[in-house]
Amino acid sequence: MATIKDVASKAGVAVSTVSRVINSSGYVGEETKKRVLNAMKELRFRPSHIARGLVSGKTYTIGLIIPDIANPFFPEIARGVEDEAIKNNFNVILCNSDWKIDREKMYLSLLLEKWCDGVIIVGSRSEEIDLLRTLGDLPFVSMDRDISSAGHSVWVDNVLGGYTATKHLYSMGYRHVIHISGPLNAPSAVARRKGYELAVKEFALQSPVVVESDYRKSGGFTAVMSILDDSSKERFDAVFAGNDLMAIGVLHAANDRGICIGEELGVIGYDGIPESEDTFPSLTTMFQPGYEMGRRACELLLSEIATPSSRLIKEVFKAELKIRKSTKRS
Amino acid sequence: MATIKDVASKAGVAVSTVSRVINSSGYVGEETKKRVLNAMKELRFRPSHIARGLVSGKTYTIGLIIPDIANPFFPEIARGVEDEAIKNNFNVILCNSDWKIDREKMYLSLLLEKWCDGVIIVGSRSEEIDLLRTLGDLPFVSMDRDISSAGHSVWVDNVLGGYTATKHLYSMGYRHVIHISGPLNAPSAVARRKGYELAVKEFALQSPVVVESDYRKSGGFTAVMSILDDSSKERFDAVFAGNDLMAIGVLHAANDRGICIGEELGVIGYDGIPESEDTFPSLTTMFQPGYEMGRRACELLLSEIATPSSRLIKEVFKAELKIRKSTKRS
DNA sequence: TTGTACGCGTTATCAT
DNA sequence: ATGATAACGCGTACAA
Repeated sequence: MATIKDVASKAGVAVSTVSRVINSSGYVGEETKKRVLNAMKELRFRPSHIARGLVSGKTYTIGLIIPDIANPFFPEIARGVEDEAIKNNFNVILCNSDWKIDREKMYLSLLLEKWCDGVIIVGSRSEEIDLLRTLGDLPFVSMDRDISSAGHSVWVDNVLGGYTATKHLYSMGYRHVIHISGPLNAPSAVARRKGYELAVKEFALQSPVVVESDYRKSGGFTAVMSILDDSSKERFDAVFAGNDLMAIGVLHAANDRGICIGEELGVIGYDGIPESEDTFPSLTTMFQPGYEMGRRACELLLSEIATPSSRLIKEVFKAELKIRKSTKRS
Repeated sequence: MATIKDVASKAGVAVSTVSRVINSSGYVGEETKKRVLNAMKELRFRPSHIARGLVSGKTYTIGLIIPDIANPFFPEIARGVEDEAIKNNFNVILCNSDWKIDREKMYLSLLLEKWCDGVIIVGSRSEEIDLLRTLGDLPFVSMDRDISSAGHSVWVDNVLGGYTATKHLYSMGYRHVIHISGPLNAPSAVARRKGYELAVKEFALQSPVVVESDYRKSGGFTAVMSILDDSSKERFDAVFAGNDLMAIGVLHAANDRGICIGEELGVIGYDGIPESEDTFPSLTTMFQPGYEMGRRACELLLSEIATPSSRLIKEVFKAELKIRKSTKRS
């Protein structure tokens, strides 16, 4: 790789002159400029961001720590983040934490050592205090988590979402709504459950029935199956699943048992992953605008990087009810 | 951020001693070592990968250029790449090219300037010669593309896959198989079509019928609809879609028209995205082991980075036929 | 066993 | 308008 020095000697000027040409800072004579530009072309010169970074302390790189890019809700977020980043000449380092606290920490260390300019953390389950300790004063934005005492945050109102989902089921005529929740160490799962409970108290005489699961298809499947098989459990005619993946598991279970979804059993999910349109029957869900959330989170992060501010922004999105066939009685 | 200098003065030693402790290279007295370690803790010292990189020329970062992380086949690959990378202390920079040649080029430039140690390029549509020109001697692995005169490559045998898919349809009793292909500037689409044509020639009297589309749900949908509406077109009783997304579009179209999939119309897709299990009816497809392919591509890249070799490895995976309900007559 | 000094590629400050 | 040089944080010969 050709360096600025090579360019300088080839053009017969000093490195500082070349630097001025590259950054178009300071005075450079027309003639000299041409010579330098030519030398750059011929040597296929590329300025080193590494050396630049060492001087400036900026790397134009941010970290994105998400639980699992292979989990269908996250690619949308990642895409939103990356689009906004590249628009501003930033790159994104992808980190999959698997919801593991120590993996999060490990990635944070690496990102810190690589002097990345900021981090977006999605769905962290770490203690906030621990996060802040290792982050130091690195700009960051947290997503999918309702609280944050430092750094901006972007989330959807999951209590409202859970409430809306449950309310929708009652409004469609279902009377015994159970909830299959995500793992209750996930803030989002806790919030959605809370929304569910609120709605149950408001609209029904039943008491809340919550089964904790794992946000996965298989989890939704077995959760429903076990309730179906346990005759001691109450009857139910609708389920609010904590996310779409589990809802799809529920769909499978019901199909296997010959239960007619919609008619006999109402099912609503959460997330609005693309797949929810293509299930049988199509899945009613609470759509989260993942792309836009990711984009916005990145926007906030970049503005924080550009000009640190003391004001904390908490951006709250609303999940949007998408009514489809899994909650319709024909 | 504390530097190696700060640690040195705090511990009352020279920077080189600290450096030796960090890298456990060279001799360091037990007592000194302890003092240095303590100083590091107290100062929360983190070695700068940037400075290291400038010296060593290595950044422990690779680039992953894929068309679109939000497209359901790619997250699996990305996850495989990232898992293998982090296992070796490498980070992955995520780049979405949208199949655009100039975006690929732009990302390559950035990655080059950031001195990343290597690149994995998935589904590139650039001219090979152009790629090689801008890549220079940067180690790289190309995926999902059948040829490569420099750098390793990982792909699935799409001709075989297309052949197998088509053959399966005939073996299930369908007689008029049409093909909805991906965009024919995509090498994968061309190869799959070729496999289709081979099978048609071998197993049927009909001539091949190919409709070019765009690898998207809506593309599959409209492609089928237009054929259905065009009475001049031949009749068909099965379709091999170039990927699962388009196959899902076909499913929707057939459902809309009241065509019984499986019975009246056989449908097979390609990719084996998670969603293909949950459609109605479940989608027969050619499964590509995305995770494993990504993992392997990264493995190849890292070994190339560690010890450059002249030997070019071409790793060919096979797509696996997953028989489900969309190709079954009951 | 430990310290000194140079170099990595670049920017920025100061002279010229 | 241009050139010389220190500095960024670290690794590494080489000297002590």
